[in-house]
Amino acid sequence: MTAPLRTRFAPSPTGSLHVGGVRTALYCLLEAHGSGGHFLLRIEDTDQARSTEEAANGILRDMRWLDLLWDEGPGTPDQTFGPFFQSQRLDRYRACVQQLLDEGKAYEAWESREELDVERKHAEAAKENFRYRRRPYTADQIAAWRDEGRLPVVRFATPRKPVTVVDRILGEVTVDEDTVDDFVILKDDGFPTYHFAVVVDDHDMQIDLVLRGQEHLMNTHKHLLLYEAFGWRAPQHGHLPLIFNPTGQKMSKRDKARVAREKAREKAKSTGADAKTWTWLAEEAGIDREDLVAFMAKKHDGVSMAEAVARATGATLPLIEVNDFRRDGYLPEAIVNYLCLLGWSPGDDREVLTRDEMVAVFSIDRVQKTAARFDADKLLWMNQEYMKSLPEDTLLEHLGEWLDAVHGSPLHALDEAGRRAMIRMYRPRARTFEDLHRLGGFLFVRPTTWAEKQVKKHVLADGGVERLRATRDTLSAQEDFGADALAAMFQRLADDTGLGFGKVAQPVRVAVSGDGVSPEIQDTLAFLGRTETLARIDAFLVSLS
RNA sequence: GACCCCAUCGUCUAGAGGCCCAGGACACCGGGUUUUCAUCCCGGCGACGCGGGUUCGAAUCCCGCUGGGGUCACCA
Repeated sequence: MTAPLRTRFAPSPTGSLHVGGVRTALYCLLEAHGSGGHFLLRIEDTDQARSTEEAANGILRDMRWLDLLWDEGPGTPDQTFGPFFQSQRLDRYRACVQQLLDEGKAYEAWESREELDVERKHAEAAKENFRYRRRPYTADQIAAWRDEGRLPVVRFATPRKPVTVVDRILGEVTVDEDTVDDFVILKDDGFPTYHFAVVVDDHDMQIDLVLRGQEHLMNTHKHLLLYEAFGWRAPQHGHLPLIFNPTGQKMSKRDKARVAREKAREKAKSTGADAKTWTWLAEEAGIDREDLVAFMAKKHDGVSMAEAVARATGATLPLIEVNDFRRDGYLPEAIVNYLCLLGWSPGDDREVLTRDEMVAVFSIDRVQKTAARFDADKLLWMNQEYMKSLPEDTLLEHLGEWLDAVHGSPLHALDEAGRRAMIRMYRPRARTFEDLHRLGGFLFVRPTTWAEKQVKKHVLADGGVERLRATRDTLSAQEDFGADALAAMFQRLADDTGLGFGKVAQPVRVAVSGDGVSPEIQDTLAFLGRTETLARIDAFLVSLS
């Protein structure tokens, strides 16, 4: 066994937690706990414009829902290395910036964002790479900028030399001396950039291993140079393979926008509706037309816009954020298990793993280098596995969480006994909680029509009507309407008539369900109760005459 | 475009030179059990991107090609 490792998950609260983040957090937790170390959670809210408290709270809530609990971070008893919000650590960053400034390892730069944008455009037009390097300013220039109220940023005086990242997953990745430019470490609002804060915090919080997505690979060279400038020992790094969407790009919230737009175009084409002003869609979706036009022109990828468009067009948006999964009736255990296997495997044929097993067997050394596509079908299967195997109490709890996240389910009206009955009936046939009301909806609405094919096959053929009448009478005389008693009753009828169980049960099933599909007949009738059961059978018999 | 990463069934993966004319899982197809549906059981389809090396022997090592992806912000 190795020494206890301290790892950390450091999301930025600019949006909600998504699958990539969940897997990163999981691997961090597993790696730390597997070594007997701590898993920390730090909120990287250095982007004042985009960070929100709600997003931060949402991330904490999602992490807890997934049972990805941190040993140190917001709300933990151990606050030794806190605070864990970067916005509360500004003094420390500024002191560190000052140190680099004093040592000549950083300097003030005065170009505005706009000026730099123009330079980048020019560089691009000239097919050149844009790398910011230190520029000479005259005292007059600086004075002029000061007078116009301009604020400088602080840039790192990047040493010109090749840098090698020794990655636990990818091996050595070297970049030449021209690759890393003089990046900004302190913004003009006095906040550090990500690159700076992450290095200071990982050092201060004594992080041993930094795991993050492969999209960060090129950032790590910057960070290594900073560690060196401070004379700090750098943590180990591991860059996790990306999670791809079904079309093979990095999965992101933009995928929702993409799918929504495609569906809108498709609908416009098939109905011959206008695909320029989008007036019809704006009306149908109840959204601002100009904003919609901007969205359709890919001017922005707003998630709420994508969702509105999806509602109006009937598009099915991909599952990306934790909340999507919760809303669609997935179990946190299944999500975690599925994600655990996306980019890693235990090396044997196991697929369903408990958390303890994951902690025991997980190792960064077995993490894949290759990006993995997110396979919603396999997740569905995994979820079904947990539907079947989780303790009833756990499912009851998750069912409650799901009901808190959705509207308009008939299950809301159910008391605990009713919910437990639903779980028992549907856990072998439901893949998600949504299936509970999709498959079990008939339990809450008395049928008014009956599927012709089923009626013909099971009722009108060979004396089914008579059998149903007889069963109805037996049912009405049945004292005990519990599932066990009902099962015995049906068995008796089947034995007495010499017919199979199905011959007796199926006409009843058609009568009470309308389409001939239900959980086991005794459970179904027990759930409906005597009164409702008889009323449904009677209504059906009336419909036949 | 520059820099960087990657490459086994449709998808997730096992495979660290001979155990592999490649194993498992999801999906798909077929069959069986059953009280409908689902579960469950059995079977089938299906991959080492291409070209060079190295080696007695390569999915495994090396090189090239091709393909895919990521990054190029005062966002993280």
